[in-house]
Amino acid sequence: MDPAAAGNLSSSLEDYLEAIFNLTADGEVARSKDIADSLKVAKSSVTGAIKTLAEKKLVNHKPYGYVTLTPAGRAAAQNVARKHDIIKLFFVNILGVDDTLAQDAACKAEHVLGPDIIRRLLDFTEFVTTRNGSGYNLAGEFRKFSRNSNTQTDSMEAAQNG
Amino acid sequence: MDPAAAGNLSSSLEDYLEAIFNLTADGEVARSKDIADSLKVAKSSVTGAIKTLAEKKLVNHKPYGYVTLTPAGRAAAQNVARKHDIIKLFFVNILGVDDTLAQDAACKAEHVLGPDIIRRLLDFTEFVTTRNGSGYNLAGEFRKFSRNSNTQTDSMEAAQNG
DNA sequence: TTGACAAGTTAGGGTAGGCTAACTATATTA
DNA sequence: TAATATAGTTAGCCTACCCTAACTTGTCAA
Repeated sequence: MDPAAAGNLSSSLEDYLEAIFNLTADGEVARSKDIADSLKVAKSSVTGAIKTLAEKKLVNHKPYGYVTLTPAGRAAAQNVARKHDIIKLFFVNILGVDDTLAQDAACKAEHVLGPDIIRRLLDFTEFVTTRNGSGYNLAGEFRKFSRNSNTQTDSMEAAQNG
Repeated sequence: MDPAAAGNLSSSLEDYLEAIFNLTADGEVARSKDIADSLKVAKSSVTGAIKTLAEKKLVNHKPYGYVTLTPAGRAAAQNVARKHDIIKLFFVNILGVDDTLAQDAACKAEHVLGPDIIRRLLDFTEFVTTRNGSGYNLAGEFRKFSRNSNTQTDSMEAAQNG
C-alpha cells in the first residue's frame, strides 16, 4: 500500500477506485462498462481514469481486458469505502437521515473528511449505540426533538437541495 | 436571492463568495489582494473568479475597484458561511475535534452537505447541548469513551492526514 | 467459421480552475 | 507633481475531467 500513490488521489479517482472495489467485492472482475454504468460516465472517461490508476499502480489492466485492484489499490479503495460506511451510518442511525440522501451525501463527504474526524465519527456512533443498548435511546429521543423543531422550513430547504 | 444563479455554484466559487463575505463582515470592502491572500491563490485567479461571479450577479465590481456582494451574493455567501459554522460547531463541541482541523474540514464539507443534513446536524448539536444543560454531559462522556478506545492508531492516521 | 453486436480505445474538443509573466492603473510619497 | 510601489488585469499555458464520434477488438450464435 504505497502511501505516496494513494495519498493524493482526487475525488474522481477515489470514486473510480471505490466503484471497482464494489464491483469486485464478490470475487467478480470489474469491466469498464460496469464502472461506466455505476458512475454514470462515458466509457471513454473510464478508459482515461483506468490509465491514470494503472500508472499509479493501483489497478491492473491490459488493453481490452478487465480491471483488478493491486494490493495498494485495494487498500486505498477500502479506506474510501470504510469512510463512506462510517459517514452513512452516522447520518442514518444518529441523524435519522433518509437512506438515499445519506448514501448520496456520504459519496461526497467521504472525499473530504480526514482520518481523525472519521475515527471520531465512528466512535461517536458506537458510543451512542452502546448507550442506547444500556437503556436510553439517544437517537430516538433526538428524532422526537427534531420533529418538533422543524416543520415550516422544509419547503425552502427542498428548493435548495442539490 | 436568485436561486438559479446561486443554486449551481462550484466549491471554488462558493469559497470566493465566502471569502468576500468574511472580508466584508465588519463593513469593510473586499479587495482583490485580500481575497487572494485569504484563499491562497494568485491575484489573476481572483480576477477570473470575480468576473464569473459578476456575470452571475452575485458580486458588484468595476475594473480596478473593490468588490461587494449583491443581495443574491450575500444570501448565497451567508448560506455557505452558516453551513461552515454548523459543521465546525458539531466537530468541535460534539466530536471534540481540534479547532484548526475542524476549521479545515468544515471548509471542505460545507460544499457537499445539503440543507437537510445541515439542519439535522444543527438540531443534533443543539439537542446534545440542551441535554447537557439538564444534567448529563453527553459530549463530555463521549470524550472519555473516545480516549479509551484510541491510542495506538494515531500515528498511522497522522501519516494519512492531508 | 464468420458476421454482428458489444465492449474498449483513440482522437479531438469543451469547461473549470489554477499558474506565471507582462502590462496597466492607482496610490503614495518625496 | 513626478517617481515608484502596489494592486489589478490580460494573455497564454497547464492539468484534470468530462464528452461525442469513430475506430478496433472480442465474443457469441447462427
